[in-house]
Amino acid sequence: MLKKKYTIADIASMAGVSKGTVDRVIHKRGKVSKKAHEKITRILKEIDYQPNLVARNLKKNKTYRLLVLIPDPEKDSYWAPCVEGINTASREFQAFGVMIEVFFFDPSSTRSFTSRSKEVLRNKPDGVVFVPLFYQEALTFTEYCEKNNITLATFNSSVNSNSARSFIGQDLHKSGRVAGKLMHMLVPGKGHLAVVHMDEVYKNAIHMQEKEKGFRDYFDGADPGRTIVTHKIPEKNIRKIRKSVREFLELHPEVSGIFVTTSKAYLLAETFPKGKTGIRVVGYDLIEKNLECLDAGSVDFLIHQNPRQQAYLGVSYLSEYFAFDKKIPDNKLLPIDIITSENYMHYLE
Amino acid sequence: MLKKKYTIADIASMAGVSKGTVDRVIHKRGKVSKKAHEKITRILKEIDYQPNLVARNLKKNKTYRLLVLIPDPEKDSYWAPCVEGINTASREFQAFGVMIEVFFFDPSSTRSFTSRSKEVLRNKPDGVVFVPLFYQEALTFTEYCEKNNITLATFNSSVNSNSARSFIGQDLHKSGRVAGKLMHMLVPGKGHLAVVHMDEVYKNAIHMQEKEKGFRDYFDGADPGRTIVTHKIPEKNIRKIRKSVREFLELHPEVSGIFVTTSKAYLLAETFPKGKTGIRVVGYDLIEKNLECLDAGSVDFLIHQNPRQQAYLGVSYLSEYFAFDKKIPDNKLLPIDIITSENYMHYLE
DNA sequence: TTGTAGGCGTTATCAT
DNA sequence: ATGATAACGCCTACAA
Repeated sequence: MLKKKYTIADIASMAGVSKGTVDRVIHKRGKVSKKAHEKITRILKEIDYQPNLVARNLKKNKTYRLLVLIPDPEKDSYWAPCVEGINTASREFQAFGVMIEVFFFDPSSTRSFTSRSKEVLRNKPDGVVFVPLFYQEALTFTEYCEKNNITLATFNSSVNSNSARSFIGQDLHKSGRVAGKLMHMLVPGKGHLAVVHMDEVYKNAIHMQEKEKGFRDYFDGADPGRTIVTHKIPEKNIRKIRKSVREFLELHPEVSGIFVTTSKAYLLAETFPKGKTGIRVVGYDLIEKNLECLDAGSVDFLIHQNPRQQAYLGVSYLSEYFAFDKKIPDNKLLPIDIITSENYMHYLE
Repeated sequence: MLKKKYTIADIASMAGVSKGTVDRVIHKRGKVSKKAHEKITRILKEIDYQPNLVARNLKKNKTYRLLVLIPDPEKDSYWAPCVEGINTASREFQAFGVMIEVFFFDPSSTRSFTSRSKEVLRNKPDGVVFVPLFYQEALTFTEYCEKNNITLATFNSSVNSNSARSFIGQDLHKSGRVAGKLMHMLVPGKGHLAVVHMDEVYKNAIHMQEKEKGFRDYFDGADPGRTIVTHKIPEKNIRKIRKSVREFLELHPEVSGIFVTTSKAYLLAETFPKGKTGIRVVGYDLIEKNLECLDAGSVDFLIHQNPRQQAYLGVSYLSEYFAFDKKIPDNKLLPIDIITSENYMHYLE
């Protein structure tokens, strides 16, 4: 049934006191007699008082500055959807006095991160959402923000698992297990498998390791005898990458399934020697070139990390915190979406 | 950059008129001199005036009644997550004056739908979110609501594709294609495939047909020679279902993959004759028994229709419409989530 | 310790 | 046709 909406005035008259007193109790500002305090507390509980957030927000009438610090999508298109997510949240919350601005840093340069983060701080924001790509620099930044009362949320990578800060991302170990499961379905026989780390300099090696662990973990349980080899390709130069892939495949002709732990599955798929078909590939991230590989059949599955949603949620959490005093969740682990040629379009917003 | 937030008072002083006049222009209430009207309109455009929704909402100070009419989760647990989604939205919007109540109908009885829908109407709600399970009855209901200025949103099934009403759901044809793709990966050889409709009386046969079409459509393109047989099991009695499944499998011993177009894949999986392993199954919906089958390996993939999110969005859209005058999207097609034993936990909220 | 008096931005009413 | 004013619910400052 529709409960009546009680206002502070209602409560005040019920308790036989003034609005001010009720307000003091609600906000625990003290300076209230024990008797009044008890009576009011009881009434509040009884009617399950819910403050009118609209009125509260109107009164506050403050505009908040929320800055977002993420890698430049021009340098790595993986981040492009994040900008969309941020813009969506921005449109949604500007009506509630939250102003959002985005800063980009070069994901291959810690110096770029440091300088941009300083710029962010010079803006004296109320809150910051950022991607802690570089461990040490992120830590410094985080500490500074905490000292200066800047509310933080992170996404994509987590700085420090035992920190209480809000983090939005995925469980990488589980995502490796999902890749394992998919690979198992794709290569049900005895074909050898490979985990290939196509390492971009800036990405923390821990991510790839976690994914590999999950992948192996899955097979330890489901198919313990399976041969799984690991191969690292730390090159940036495309020619060298191709060479490395070719050599690896020649060395391991029995490999019939490859798990690429980064978003570069397309680089691997492009390199398959002509005629050498039938190798199954599972990779990450819905970037253009990977999608083409899905369509062409050279990549079978992609795992979607949902960067758009990660960014959207990060910004939304802080905005709701500012605008409506909502609690910010410590941790939000997004689902591990499985993508094929037939369903990717629905994930591109 | 931070644009200054202009208020009506600001505009009034800029135009050299009073707040009342500005308000009349903004709301096209007339009774404004041509000169004043022009001047104010120009200023509004110039500064791109955005009204403060919070203040507006506070002033309106109306509480809206939003009723939700869905199948009873007690009768079919598929609907249980919807209730969670509704409750989440309810908590979120009650602070903004939207009161939400849920009504259940028996999904196997059109009479139940009719009687509950009348009850809903007797409550004179401002808006209704409902699942139009029964075509004719839903149409009647819809028409009544439109005549009586009750705002509508539907989810899960769509009443009428060319209607402008808000609908949240999935593209069933595409979801059949996804099932096809998955099945193709699971049964890459020449094994025969089956589409099994485990028909619950109340579910519109059109749904299952759409899914089958999508499934066949996929194979027409990807593997045209494939044998695909269709089997209907309209029974409700478990014994009869089992019998039907057994007979079907005996009649078609070459079937090595089955696509179940309803949420009853578990019923089929449970029935496999002992020892007859290796049949791959793709089904729908994350209900408890299906998840057990995923764990046991008797079902390989499930397609998630995200009922929780569907209900959540339906309620949110109407709530935001009432509370903040937001436009309600006509159509929202949710992603077609692919689920295995390794990733289902993240989709259970 | 308590009560009262604004004011946030918008809107509706009433007087001019 | 226009302007002044009160009210929505909450919060803060200040007066008692």
